[in-house]
Amino acid sequence: MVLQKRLDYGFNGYQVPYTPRATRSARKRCSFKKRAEDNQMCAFDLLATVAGKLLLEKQCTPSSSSTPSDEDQSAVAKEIEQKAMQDKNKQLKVETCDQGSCDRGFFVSDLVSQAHDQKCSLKPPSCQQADAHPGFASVITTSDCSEGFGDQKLVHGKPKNEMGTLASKVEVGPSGYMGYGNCKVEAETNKFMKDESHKTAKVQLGTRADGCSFEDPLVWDGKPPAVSSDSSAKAPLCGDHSPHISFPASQDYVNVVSRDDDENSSGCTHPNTTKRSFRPAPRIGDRRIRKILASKYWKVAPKLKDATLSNTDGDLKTVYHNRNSYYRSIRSERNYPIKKRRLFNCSSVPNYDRKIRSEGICVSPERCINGDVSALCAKMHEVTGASSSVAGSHTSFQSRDSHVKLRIKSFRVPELFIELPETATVGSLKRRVMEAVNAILGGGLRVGVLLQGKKVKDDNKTLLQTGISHDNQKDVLGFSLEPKTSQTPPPLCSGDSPFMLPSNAPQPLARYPPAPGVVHQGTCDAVPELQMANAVNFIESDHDSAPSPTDMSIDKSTKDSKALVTVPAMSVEALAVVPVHRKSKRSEIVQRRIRRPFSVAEVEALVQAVEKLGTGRWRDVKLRAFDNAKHRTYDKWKTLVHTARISPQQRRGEPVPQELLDRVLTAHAYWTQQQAKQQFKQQPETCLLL
DNA sequence: CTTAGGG
DNA sequence: CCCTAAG
Repeated sequence: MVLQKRLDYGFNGYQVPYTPRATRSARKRCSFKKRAEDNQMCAFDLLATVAGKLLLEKQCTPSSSSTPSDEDQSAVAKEIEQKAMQDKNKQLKVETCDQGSCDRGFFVSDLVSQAHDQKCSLKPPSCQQADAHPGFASVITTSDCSEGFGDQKLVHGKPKNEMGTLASKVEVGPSGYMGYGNCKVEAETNKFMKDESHKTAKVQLGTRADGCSFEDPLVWDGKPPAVSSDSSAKAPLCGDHSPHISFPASQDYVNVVSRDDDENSSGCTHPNTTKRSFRPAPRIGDRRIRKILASKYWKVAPKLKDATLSNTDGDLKTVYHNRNSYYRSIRSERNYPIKKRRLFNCSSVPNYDRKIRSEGICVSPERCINGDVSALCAKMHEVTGASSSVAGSHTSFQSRDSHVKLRIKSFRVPELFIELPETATVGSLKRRVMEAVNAILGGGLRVGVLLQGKKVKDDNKTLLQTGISHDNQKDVLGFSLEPKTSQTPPPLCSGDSPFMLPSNAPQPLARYPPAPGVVHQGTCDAVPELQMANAVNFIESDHDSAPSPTDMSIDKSTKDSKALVTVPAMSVEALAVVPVHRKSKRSEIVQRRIRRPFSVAEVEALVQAVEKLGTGRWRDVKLRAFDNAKHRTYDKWKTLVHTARISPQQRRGEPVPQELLDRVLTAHAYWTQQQAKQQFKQQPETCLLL
């Protein structure tokens, strides 16, 4: 399995390898967008980068990197420098932080370099004003909040510089939003910081706190005081509100990221955390932030510019105002989405990830564009793969405006059948399970997207085109883990994944449901139940559609495969299908029929039945092959015959093993011949009779 | 209602 | 998968 370190963002709950895409707005605004893309930074990285840049730029960059070409910039740089001078300590800290905290120390340097580059590439300051960004915040904060800083200093007991650093960090991270918040909230914020820089982070971030220790206060979101208080109070609870995005300074970033990873790996999420995280996000996320997130951070550079520019003058005021307005707007926005968010939150996605994800993806729904959506799709796929190790999955789907929010709570581990002698040791059992799991995961998994039970096979379709962009999809969207390899152990079923049903196991072998716990750990409060329910529902819904596993098991081959460690069997296909909500049932009813693709196992059964019974007795064939499946018709046979006749390249959908197709042709030819013979016989008879 | 065939 | 026709 490959866990990606940066999960960055995810959709609701996944770790997704970041694929940089810029929102339209981003593109428009930023000329360097391309650059950003090239860099392909993850959201976190971007954020961090931005923050780093801001900091760096303020202090260092100006002189070193400033792109001389623009006078304005140089002027800005001067200002920045001045500021930097004022906050020498800040600079120091920043650097220190970077180094100390982390892995990403290099990151900083990268950022810097990037920043420089960006600067170079940056357009004249004027362009970015509107968007002005994080840099602004920092700037603003600095100037406006000088007092506040002082307080902070006192509080912390650390030198001003440090405080300043923090502040700056905060500001930066939030994309400036923080700065705003700081100004207002300074006192409160300071308190938090004083008491526990880390804790503060918690309070603000909430989410973070749970999963991880925040080493750096940086993360703090620039909440307005009121908010902060709320968050603190609510912190423990799941935050249903807006995501809190904290932009950490680079360090925080790192931490966060790692956490995500951890969480992901563990598969657990702390609801509380998540919620919190959400809240903050909005605040923090100014438009700018959102943009950043949405754009995936490319815009950072512009921000820097903006920041610089803003710094220059009275711009600060303007900026400040803008922020306020931003803030308000944000707030209002928040309210609107709360429901959705709640849903979102409810989902079991790992909190931490959520934050980030939410940030990355959702933060700026507005900004998200179709393009992003498609990106999301891609991400989703990727994500699934990443999280495949975990078992059952649940997805909550949300869409707002043009974005699609997805959260996969977890993937369910496919059932594993393991047989061990009673005398086997627990250790051997563990190893066995491990082997089985590794076999499944190691084989390579691919993610299947199910919409209303239908597999979405065209990867090139956009979410919008697929119909995933609507809220109503929420209940119908599912993900499945499937073996990449077309290896199809004969009978075990797939797509419909009858395996999921516990009741199905007719097999004598002892079953060791692989760490069932894995699946749900992360869920939020209610979530776990939901998941379970979902799973159940899913199964149920599937049940009618899916061939009864029992039948499947009847097959010799099936048994055999199961007899083994059965890993392969498991891998056969959809390890786990995702969830259909209860509503899905309704929707099913409402929506007519849902497509129920034949699994390889079903095909196998069908072929076997036809081989034995022939093509003229569909009823018997169906009963034999699909047992309870009312919906299964001989249509599949027609399709199979057709499929077998066409070239593999022309085939679509779930790949059917060539071996089966060969059998299909053989059986079809045979029975066709038989029918012909019968007719031939009959005719003569009739003739004779006549 | 079951088969078949076409769309 | 839907619709329809033939048995």
